[in-house]
Amino acid sequence: MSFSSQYQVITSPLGDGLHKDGKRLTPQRLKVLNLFENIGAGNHLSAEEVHAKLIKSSSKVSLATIYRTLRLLVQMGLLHELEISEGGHRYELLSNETADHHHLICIRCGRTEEFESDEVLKAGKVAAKVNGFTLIESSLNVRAICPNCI
Amino acid sequence: MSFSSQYQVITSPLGDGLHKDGKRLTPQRLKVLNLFENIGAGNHLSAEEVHAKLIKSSSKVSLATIYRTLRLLVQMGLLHELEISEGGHRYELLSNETADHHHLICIRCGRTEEFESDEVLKAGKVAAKVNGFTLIESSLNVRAICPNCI
DNA sequence: ATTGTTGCAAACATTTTGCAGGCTC
DNA sequence: GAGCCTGCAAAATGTTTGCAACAAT
Repeated sequence: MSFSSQYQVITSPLGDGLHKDGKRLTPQRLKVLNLFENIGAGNHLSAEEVHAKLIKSSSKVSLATIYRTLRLLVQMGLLHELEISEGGHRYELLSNETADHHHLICIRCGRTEEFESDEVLKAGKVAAKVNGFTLIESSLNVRAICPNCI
Repeated sequence: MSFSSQYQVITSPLGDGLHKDGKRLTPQRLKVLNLFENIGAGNHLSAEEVHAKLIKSSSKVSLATIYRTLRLLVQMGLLHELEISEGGHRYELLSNETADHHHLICIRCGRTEEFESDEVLKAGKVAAKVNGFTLIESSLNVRAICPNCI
């Protein structure tokens, strides 16, 4: 019986962040975060995929809890949500004017500001060319917190 | 009775694009596209909002048709969909490494390539600062057509 | 002991689809 | 006239919520 296994450290970035807010560190929350840490940064999963992977590793976490946990982890700044708008998709006219117009989005209240940037347009062109893609349009989404929500 | 009103031009970018594919120019498709042209480039609407606006202007178009039309117009390259993934949101770990990683997305097959860019990161920082936002992360989505789908 | 969290199932929201009738070419 | 398109309603998919039991602090 090893000493270190009995007296392991019980603090963690997740635990600290939660406790600060009166929230609790649960096995489910740890499992979800661990999953993302194991697949590595840069890989993205949907709620359904998180659920499936946890089931496969014989960790039963309900889908509802996964939705709640993902939202929490995003609010804590540990995960990043790859979407712009809250409810459903949004569409806009594609024109020369919009070909380089970008969004600054508040992750708390959803407030959105738009801006332009030639550098970004150029970066998109280069990326498309390098990969053999035919460029249509590029849009930068900057995730931030607006003055009102700090 | 004026001459020009009787003999007006019946071609349009929409009509031409459709006919090339054996598809048809219908009042519904025109109404949806006109709506986006009227609100101007840069404004974005959800399917539901398109529906509501058309109803309000006493043009009855069913919601199902709007969904079908939006998909069509995106495939034709006339509209732009402000989302990355098809079904639902996706999440990924937020780390220093991912703070500047971008997506090159094929609008036909969904294939996604990732890349990095310092210029983009810089542009995001500037935009956040100018608007008084606190930057969290920026991600560029480049919409394009991959070699396999041309 | 207190209070936040989970799981379940039902509710809700969004998007897709089968089919009969209607319209464009 | 042939075949694409629409509207309707139902189904499929994705997400949220109320509530009782449970668990972290």
